[in-house]
Amino acid sequence: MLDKRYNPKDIEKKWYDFWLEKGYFKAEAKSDKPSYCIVIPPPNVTGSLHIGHALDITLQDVLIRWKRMSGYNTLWLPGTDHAGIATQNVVEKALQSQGEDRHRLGREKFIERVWEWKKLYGGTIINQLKSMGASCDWSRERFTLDEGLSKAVREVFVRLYEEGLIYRGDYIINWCPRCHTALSDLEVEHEDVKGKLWYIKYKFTHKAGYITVATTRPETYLGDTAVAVNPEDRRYKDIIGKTVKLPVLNREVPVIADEFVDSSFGTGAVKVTPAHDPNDFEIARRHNLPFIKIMTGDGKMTEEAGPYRGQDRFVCRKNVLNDLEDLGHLEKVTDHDLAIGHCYRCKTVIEPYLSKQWFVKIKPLAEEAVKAVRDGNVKIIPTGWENSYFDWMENIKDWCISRQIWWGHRIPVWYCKSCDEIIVSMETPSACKCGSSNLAQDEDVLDTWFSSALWPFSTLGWPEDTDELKTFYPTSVLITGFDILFFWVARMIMMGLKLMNKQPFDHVYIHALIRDAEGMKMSKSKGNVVDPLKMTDAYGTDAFRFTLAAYAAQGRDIKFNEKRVEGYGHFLNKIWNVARFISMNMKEGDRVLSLEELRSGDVSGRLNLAERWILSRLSDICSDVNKALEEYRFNDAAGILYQFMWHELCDWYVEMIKPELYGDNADAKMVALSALVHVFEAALSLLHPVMPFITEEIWQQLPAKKDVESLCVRKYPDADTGIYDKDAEDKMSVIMNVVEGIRSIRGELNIQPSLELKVLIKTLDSVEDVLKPNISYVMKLARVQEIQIGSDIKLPKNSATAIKPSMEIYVPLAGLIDVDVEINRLKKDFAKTEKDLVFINKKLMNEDFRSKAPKAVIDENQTKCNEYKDKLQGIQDSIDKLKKWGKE
RNA sequence: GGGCGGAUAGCUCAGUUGGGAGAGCACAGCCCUUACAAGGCUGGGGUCACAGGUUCGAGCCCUGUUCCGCCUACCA
Repeated sequence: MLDKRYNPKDIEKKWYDFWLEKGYFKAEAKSDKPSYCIVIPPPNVTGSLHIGHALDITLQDVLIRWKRMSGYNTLWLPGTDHAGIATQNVVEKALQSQGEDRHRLGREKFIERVWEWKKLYGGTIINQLKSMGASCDWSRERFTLDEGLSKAVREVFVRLYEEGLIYRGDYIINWCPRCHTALSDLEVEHEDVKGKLWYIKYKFTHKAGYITVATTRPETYLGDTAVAVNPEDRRYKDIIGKTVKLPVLNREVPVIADEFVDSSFGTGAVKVTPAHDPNDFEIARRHNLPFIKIMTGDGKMTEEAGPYRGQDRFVCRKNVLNDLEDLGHLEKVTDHDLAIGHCYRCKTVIEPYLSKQWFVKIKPLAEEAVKAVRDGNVKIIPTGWENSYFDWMENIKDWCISRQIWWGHRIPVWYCKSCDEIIVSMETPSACKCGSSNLAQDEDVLDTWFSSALWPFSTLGWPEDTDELKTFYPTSVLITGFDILFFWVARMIMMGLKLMNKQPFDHVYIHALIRDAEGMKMSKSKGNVVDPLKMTDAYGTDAFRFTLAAYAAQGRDIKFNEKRVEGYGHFLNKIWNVARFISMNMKEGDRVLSLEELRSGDVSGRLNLAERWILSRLSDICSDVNKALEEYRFNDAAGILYQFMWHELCDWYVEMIKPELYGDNADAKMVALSALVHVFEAALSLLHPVMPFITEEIWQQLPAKKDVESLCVRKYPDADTGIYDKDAEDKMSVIMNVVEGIRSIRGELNIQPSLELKVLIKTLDSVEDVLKPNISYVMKLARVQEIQIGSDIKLPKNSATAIKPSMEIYVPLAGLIDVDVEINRLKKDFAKTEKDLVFINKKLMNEDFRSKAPKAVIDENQTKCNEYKDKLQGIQDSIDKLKKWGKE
């Protein structure tokens, strides 16, 4: 017997260990079964589970468990990402608190320290995934710095280099002065700020007067090597080719003409700082201007900055402005909105910085990746994201992949110190072709996302030709948030196509971002983060998972509200209790008929309407749930199951069969119980992918015979699990109408629930034929003591009336209620129905409607119209009679 | 600057090809009916942001407006 209450804590670990022990999560490298594979978006190895992971994990686990139960050879491949900058930052901070410093430690020692850190904390997030119930194949867990994956990285680098798709050069890149590394364009977060535009006067050298330039970064004027104007700009025609003098430094720079300059902005004259601005860099290349670096990698001013050398860039700005002001070189200052780039890891203001870096020539890769989506080889769901994808891909710029940090895949390039030869190689070379062995490896490591881009095939063993690759590549679907669509998804598609000649996955399901209940982005600094572990602690993992699935409607952010988890906790309790109910009414060893027996000739005739109906409904929802999952409508799947389990199975079916269960007709009891067990087991199976723990616990405890060892590997129900039976559903809706009609009278007229009523139903013979054999349901569910049915029933004196399609239900209430109350109730219903009738009549009278609308729609409206008319007539009769009796 | 999404019951949201709007929670009334008060039954509650248009018919399609949110971008 189950405990009175469901206690998640006790059972979750038990079952997870059981599943692991049985090896259910293990994929077969070769199999006759169709394969289904998801690679996990690898969380940062130093991270801990946040609610976004929880959603991601839940959806993936739902799909994997569903497919596993549906007979697929499923592989959910887990792992973690070394997260170069983030991890290095974390370890550096830890070192700092111990009074250490990575530079003092040296590269090798430092990396050892990071590995130690990884050993200590790398398991945290993996254990948290397990606590969420994730059915990953842990025997295949990968880490981006594993030997195999590192080999893949080198292989890709060498291949792309040899094809000319990877190159090295001096360009302006995004530099984080805090992390001391280059970043790709994507790793810069732009924030809109209200800034200033400073107007600086540069004096002419050939005559009196000056030209004014406008800038948002006045300190960079120290590195100016020109002033540019648009060649068409009449104002400046005469001074093109002349020179101006930079204030303080007194350096002379030329005025040049370049199309890039927009005459309508600012003064139409632009200061050109080639080493500190990407546009200026391009201008400088066109005009052969010198590049003057005025800043170091720390964001401090260099020798070139003259009197400002050694100053921090922001201090320098202040000083420069003061000096310009004092010298009369500051013409004016205006407000100006601009977007300032920040490092996505440490939020430091990014500096455009000239340096030698490695790049991936990305256009050729992007073109193929665009094609794959356009041709439908990769399907992005919801499709709305395709636009963003195309937009980004079509305007893509070369990808800076070198990082000046230590934690990551070291770039497989060696420089010969004797002859300047560059050696790019899989293996560490021992000597240059010039004979020298004086080689030095490139100091930099690769962008973390370079290795993540290979994840779908590097984890399956590439570049080796493995069975896993043959079986599982391309993978089935990738589940992730839109925030890494470009960072990761797009790059995986490019790399997959390039190196595997096939897309890495058939589908990409992009899920929403989770916000707090007010719609604000969750962040540690705002203090509004919801800790998933607190949710699972308070309500159980299953309630939390169900909530996330129920929230996961496509194309909308999730405003997470804990109340909803609480609500679904109630749902678990409901399921728990119906399980208890079954246990109470069933003994171990009681005979339970299988579906085959239930539908076989000698039993099916003994099925009551209740059984036929619930089996039919099961059939309906089985196909609905499978379809919803097929289309990634997780919220619909959850909603359908919630509705079915609670409101159809518990509220109706269980209540309908209580007389059989409590009665002494053993055969009837067996039939009812068999259907109940069958439907309940099917419902548990359907729910299992969403709430694996409670369903397993309940199912294991059911006194019914088990067909398999675990729900985990039980066949996922399909439409065949039930018996579709339209006749039963139609008949049941008649019964429900009667019951609801009577309950409605009880409820609205405040009749004691304990009072057993007498009821009369005036109806057609055909409906009578439905009601008569099933009248016991009505009597039980509506608490009716005596019932009369017929086409010639008359409204008894002082009765309440409920009108339903083809039925008038009378409940004599002499002495129980105030006649006026009932009249008012009827009048309300009358008014409502009348409104409906007027509307529908107007429609039906419309010639255009009659001639242009489809026949089915017209018929439907006509039927409704007749129903309304009948109903009004019935209500009016009742009102008239009540009034008449009132006067007597 | 460009692009995308959202606005539906008090709250959070569903609403598949256009055929008079649904759920959960919250609220109100009645019930401790032997699975469940974390429950049962009943009920109230909506000009589907605004203005036009297409259509016999619009929450849904088209145009415009307002207000939110997001992505993206080298106007110094």
